[in-house]
Amino acid sequence: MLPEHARAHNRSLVLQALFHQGPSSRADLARSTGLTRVTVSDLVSVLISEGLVAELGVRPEGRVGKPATLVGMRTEEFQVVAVDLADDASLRGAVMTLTGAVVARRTVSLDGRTGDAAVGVLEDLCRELLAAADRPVVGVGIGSPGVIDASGVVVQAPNRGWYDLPLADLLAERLGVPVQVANDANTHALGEYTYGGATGAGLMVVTVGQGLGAGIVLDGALVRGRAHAAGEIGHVTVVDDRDVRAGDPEPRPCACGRAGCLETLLSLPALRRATAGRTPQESDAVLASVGRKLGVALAPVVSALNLAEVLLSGPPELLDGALRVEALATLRARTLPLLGQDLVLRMGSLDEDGALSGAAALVLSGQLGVT
Amino acid sequence: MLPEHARAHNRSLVLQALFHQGPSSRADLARSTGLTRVTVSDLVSVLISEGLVAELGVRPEGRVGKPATLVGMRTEEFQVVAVDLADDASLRGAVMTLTGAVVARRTVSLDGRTGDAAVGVLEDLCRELLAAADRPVVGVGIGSPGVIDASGVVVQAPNRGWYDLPLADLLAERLGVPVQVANDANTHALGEYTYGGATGAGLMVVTVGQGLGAGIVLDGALVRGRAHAAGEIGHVTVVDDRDVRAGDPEPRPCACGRAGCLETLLSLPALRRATAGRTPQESDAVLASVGRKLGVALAPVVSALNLAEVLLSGPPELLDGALRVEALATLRARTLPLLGQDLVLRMGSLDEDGALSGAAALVLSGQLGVT
DNA sequence: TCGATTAGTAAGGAAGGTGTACTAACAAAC
DNA sequence: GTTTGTTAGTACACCTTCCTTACTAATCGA
Repeated sequence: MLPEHARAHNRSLVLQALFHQGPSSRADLARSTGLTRVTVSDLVSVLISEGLVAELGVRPEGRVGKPATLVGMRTEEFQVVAVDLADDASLRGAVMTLTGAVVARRTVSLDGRTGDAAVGVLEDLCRELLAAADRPVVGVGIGSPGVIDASGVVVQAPNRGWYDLPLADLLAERLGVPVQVANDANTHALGEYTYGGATGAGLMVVTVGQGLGAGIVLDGALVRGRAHAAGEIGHVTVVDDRDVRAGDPEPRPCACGRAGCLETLLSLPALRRATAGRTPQESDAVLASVGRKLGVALAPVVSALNLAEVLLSGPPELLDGALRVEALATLRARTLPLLGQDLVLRMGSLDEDGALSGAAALVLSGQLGVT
Repeated sequence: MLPEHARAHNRSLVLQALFHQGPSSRADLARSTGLTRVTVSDLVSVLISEGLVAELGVRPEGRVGKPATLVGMRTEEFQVVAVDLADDASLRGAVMTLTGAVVARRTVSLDGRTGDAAVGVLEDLCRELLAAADRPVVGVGIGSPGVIDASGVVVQAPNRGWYDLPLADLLAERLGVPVQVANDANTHALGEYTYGGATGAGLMVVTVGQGLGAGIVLDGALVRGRAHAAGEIGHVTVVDDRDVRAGDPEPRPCACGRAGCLETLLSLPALRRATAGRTPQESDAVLASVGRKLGVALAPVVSALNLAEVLLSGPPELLDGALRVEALATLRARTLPLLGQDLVLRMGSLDEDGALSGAAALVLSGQLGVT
């Protein structure tokens, strides 16, 4: 650990405080970071010279003493490019401000391209978005399905035909801009933490889309796992022979080659198939049974990690009803009351752009140290 | 972050390298820590002046260049006091060297005392052990059941009658020695990581004793959880009405007030009761069924965290047979092959003194930054 | 014997943060 | 109106920490 690392850390501390608390005086920042006013002044002057921070004038409230000069992060004067690769058919991208507001959108079709051709499509989309930005771009953030390591190498993403592809380095070189890549469900969790106001003390975000994924944030940091595959809960078995004997329908075969995986019940295709043509009552019963399976599967995770919040991300009409209620009831019933009673199970705060916000959060985290 | 924090970090880096790699030259340390030889020399000279490190003479092997002077951590010249409070009837303590070798033991009976009286018994035991040490004592480490926060406050330990008790600070003041306190299952995990050679990239240690506990180490650090209750997997429900319909015996009532908790099947009393008077074949069948329940409960945790190792701690005659085999088979069958195939499920490397080693590891971690 | 290589140290410098002391600006009390 | 107390921000000297560079020491191999 070098002095410059400490410096970078303190710089992030200041930026983080400004990002989450909004405009503050240097003295406020000194109090909330634990640094001295002198050090904060120095850091702020550097940040101002870089354009990341600006003085906003004197604080209006009349308190005793010299009135404070507010400084704020210029979140609207910089932009990030965010790309969501979750969909198999098309790439969705956006230019966003640092607060996550969408400035411009682009969507391109993959037309079945994979491997290098898919990288080419992605690169073109990024170029188009970089050109669409009307402010300096801090970096490019990409949320992709698959297993991705901490340095942005796609270890495997079968649907894109990518294996051991150093996507972040490759795009950074071609685009001339910093690029961050991470698993889409993981970035989603980071997004809920950074933009959605979720706790960093024990957060799990369950993303229901074409498949089922999850991301976990503990102590403010993403959990990556031994093989960078943390969060892959879609293929936990939740229906087996014993469940059938107890009255469950036969387990459905799964794309992974097994049967009875959670993803065969809890994914958009599965939920739509299960509720299609049903009355609301019938649908609720089906959704409740899925919620129960989710609760059973999550109970050990909530217990082992003593999670504070579990968020669901996906269409509210499917998730935010009987499914969520039953999942929470099941979780409460199957965990130690101390653990379950204060647990929050709610819908994510980010809308359908959650994946993009997550990718943007990835850039904030990687380039500015702000989470 | 102050320069002195960076300094402390680098100091721990050097100690950690010496602890795990054994005697090394200053140049070796520079290479493995990433610091320069100059800085390492400086840090080593401080450590030598404190007596923690000593020069051991010239490295025997003849390589080109000036022969290296080996320096090593004086692990036998310092001791720690470790106490295990897992047992309801008595307190077990030991004086250990920094490598975890037991120098002296003491056990005292609680005789049913709780609350302040139990603290008194613990304090007396610590004094006795401190007196029994024949080398400078680095600190006192205590593994206790219950919920304990990061600063050593026992939030609740019902069996001892402790609630919001700042045990670490209290004993540190009375004994005049640094004191570290943590949950017994968590310290156990730390012990397996520090002394048992387990990975720090995703480790869970399941401790089977009077009850059932677990500790999780991710990225080299203990997971604490929102309410400091991480690892409390004993009261996850694993037998419910549906399981009964599928052929399971009726769920047993649990001390927590519910029924069908994992702890009602997987704990020493439960396992002894279930195997008492059975033939080996019958016992194995029972143990296998418990192993299956454990595997079902752990599958979501292994998947969500992408764990590398799960260790079992407890009597091998009960755990290291059908139970372990069936648990591993169940885990493999119920998780994504990518996650399950490389998963290791084995017995912990530490023997019956595992809890004490864990408490010692707590001191090493807290006082010297070595894990 | 001489060059190459490695270990370790000394000296100077750069970076980063603090402590102290100062000015500026305001509110409340007298 | 003046004084007193409080808060904000900055200037400057100092301390800590690490690095770079340059040096000595010790060994091997040609």
